[in-house]
Amino acid sequence: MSVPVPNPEPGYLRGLNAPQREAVLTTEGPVLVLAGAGTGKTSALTARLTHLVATRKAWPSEILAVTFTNKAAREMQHRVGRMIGDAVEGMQFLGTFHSVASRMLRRHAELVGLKSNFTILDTDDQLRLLKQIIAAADLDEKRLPARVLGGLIDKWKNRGWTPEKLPEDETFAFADGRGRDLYAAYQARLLALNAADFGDLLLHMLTIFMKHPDVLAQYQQRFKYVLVDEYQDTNVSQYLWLRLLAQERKNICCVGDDDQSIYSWRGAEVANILRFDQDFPGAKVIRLEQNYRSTGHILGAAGGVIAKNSGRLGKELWTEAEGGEKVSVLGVWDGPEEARWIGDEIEKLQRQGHSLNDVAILVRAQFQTREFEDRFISIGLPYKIVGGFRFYERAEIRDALAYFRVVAQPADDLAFERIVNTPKRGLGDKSLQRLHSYARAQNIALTSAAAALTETDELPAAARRALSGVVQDIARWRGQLDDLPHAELARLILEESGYIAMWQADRSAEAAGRLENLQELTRAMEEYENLAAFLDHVALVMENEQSDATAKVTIMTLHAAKGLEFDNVFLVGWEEGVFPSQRSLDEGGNASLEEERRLAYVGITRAKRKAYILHAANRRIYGQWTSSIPSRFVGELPDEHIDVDTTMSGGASLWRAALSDRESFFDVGRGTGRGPGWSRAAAQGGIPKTRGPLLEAKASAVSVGNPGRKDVSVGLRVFHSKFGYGKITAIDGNKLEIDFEKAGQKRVLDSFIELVT
DNA sequence: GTGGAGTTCCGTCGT
DNA sequence: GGAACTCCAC
Repeated sequence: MSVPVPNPEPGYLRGLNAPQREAVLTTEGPVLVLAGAGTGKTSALTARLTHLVATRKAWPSEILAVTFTNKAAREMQHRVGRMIGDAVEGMQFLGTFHSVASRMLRRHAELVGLKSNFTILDTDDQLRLLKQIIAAADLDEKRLPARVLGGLIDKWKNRGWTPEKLPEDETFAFADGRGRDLYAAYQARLLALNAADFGDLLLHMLTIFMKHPDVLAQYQQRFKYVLVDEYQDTNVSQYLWLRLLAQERKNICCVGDDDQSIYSWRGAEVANILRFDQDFPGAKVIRLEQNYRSTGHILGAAGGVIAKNSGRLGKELWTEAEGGEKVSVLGVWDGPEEARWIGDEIEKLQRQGHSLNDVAILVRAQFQTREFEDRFISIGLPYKIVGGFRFYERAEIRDALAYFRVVAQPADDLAFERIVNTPKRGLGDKSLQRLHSYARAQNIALTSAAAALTETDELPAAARRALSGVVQDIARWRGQLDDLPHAELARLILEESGYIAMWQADRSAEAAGRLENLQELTRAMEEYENLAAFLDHVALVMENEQSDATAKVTIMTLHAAKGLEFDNVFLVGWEEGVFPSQRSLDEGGNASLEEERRLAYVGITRAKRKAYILHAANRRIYGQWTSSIPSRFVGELPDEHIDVDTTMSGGASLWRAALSDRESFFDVGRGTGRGPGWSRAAAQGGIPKTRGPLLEAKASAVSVGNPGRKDVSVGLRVFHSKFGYGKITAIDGNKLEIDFEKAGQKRVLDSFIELVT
């Protein structure tokens, strides 16, 4: 059915709808693209980049394109690469805010007193440094914790405030007005260490742009086009940075969705997107509203919830897709039942041919994941938990990196401190204190101080010998920097330092995994040009890409789910106090409630085919059984898009009773978050205090018809990837009763354990 | 200096 | 309920 076109349009426009095309073709002047969830934002963005290059409006190197996450940057790079081929390599300024800013800062580092090989510190380093600063200022670290100061400094940097620019009242936010001094002291220490934290990457560039107009002009000239993804997540300093860079040519295109702004607690300013047309007069606003992801019922449910928010720029998602299932809303008795029901439902989906990869469980807070983890382990349902521990935050990785940093960057005191007594060498606080005061007195780096100190007899003989060993090791490794390939040197360091041996000697559950991680680390290093390049990568690209062929259910927070999509999505814990989070409401009142509501909107719109929303009547929070009432967001779901049900006897009517109960409860006065709703409903309608027999029967379904493996017997020692080492105490079909050394008694499926010989 | 016992506090998380 | 941190005895 192809109609001949006189001027065949370029491939990158194919398949785009009218507003998407407009977003691609409106290259000149400021443009704000309001892209609702699932409206083909990334397609439009990549087409726009392709268009700019393909029509020779700019060379790849003349485009600034920033995202927040490495993942988004990588995807954009990948998709543009498919369109324009190798030319994408020329897009040196396509990346995250931080990677682009750090690339710039390395060029101009000396303008703010850094050297171009500065170290990028992460939160952990930052915290340890702050602890030292607080101690040095003779303040009580108990009453004035480093993390509080760290949080403040982050906030200040996010707002573009250097110590000099810090408003007077802000300095009183910490230690009776010493906030500014401590902030300044911290900045001075960073310079002395030739280090920058994440906030500095942008803030230093802002300082440079303002103090050195020639540098700014150079970049303004260079960047013919500026493109920003997830604009609703930008903070003030990112906003200022962008505005300075785009001021000259004004060809700035910001893409975002005010309804998906869920990071205000991290410094994001929705105001940035709301006042875009004031910042850039004459800005063209383009709305992407046609959704290609979800069914009408899912969009209807999400739209009904978000409509309750005020101050929106306004968008209405629609879809051409017809039919689909309504959103299931289900009330259950308690947390364990929620997990049990979902496990059963997922197995049902699996039997219908859905891959586990197409299933996600979205929680409000990390603690909610445990219930599912426990359940899925016991029924043998493969799952992965996204978030939580990241690869580069693991202790063993950080230790290893500290070793490498000490070798590569002589002034890196923080790294030195981390490894000087890891593995244990008998160098305790006292020796370290001597070392510190010596370094401070001489005004030299710790490694140099350590070398000098071992020449004196200030330290006890044992400590002196230990320290001297470390110093010699480091000196030797530094000497090998240019002779050995860096990955090989890394392995040598881990071996000679005794670090590998330390974990080999460790019999805990994690030790084997840690050793694997270390291997993975040194293997990954091979892909980088040199040690410095690798360390830079690690500092900026904190991520854990585990590619595993087995299909798994994804369990993650609503925040982590933004930008992703799944066929089947379970939204769990929709109870007052959990979601919306009580803590959030207490802190931020109505603004926070609206942010929680946006989170609900983000959650529902992740689903392509089917969304489930669950709420439990009882939940154990911090070891305390709490009865809870359904989230107000449940009541905001439009009736015509949902199916309501409950697993408790009495059916949906009982659930409705509880919901209307909720309303009266809130009229009386809200705030405790643990209302009498369900217990009152129980009193009225008689919710069974025990779980229904139906569900109990299902729980043991796994062992039916499965004889279990033959190689296990009572008394055998086994290893489990989560619980560690243990001994089998009983066998029940394919289920084993195991007494774990650390985790205690557990019932697990035999396929999850390995025999230890 | 290290390990065991007592205590505290618990959110969402990218770079 | 439990990780993570602190304090004290060896």
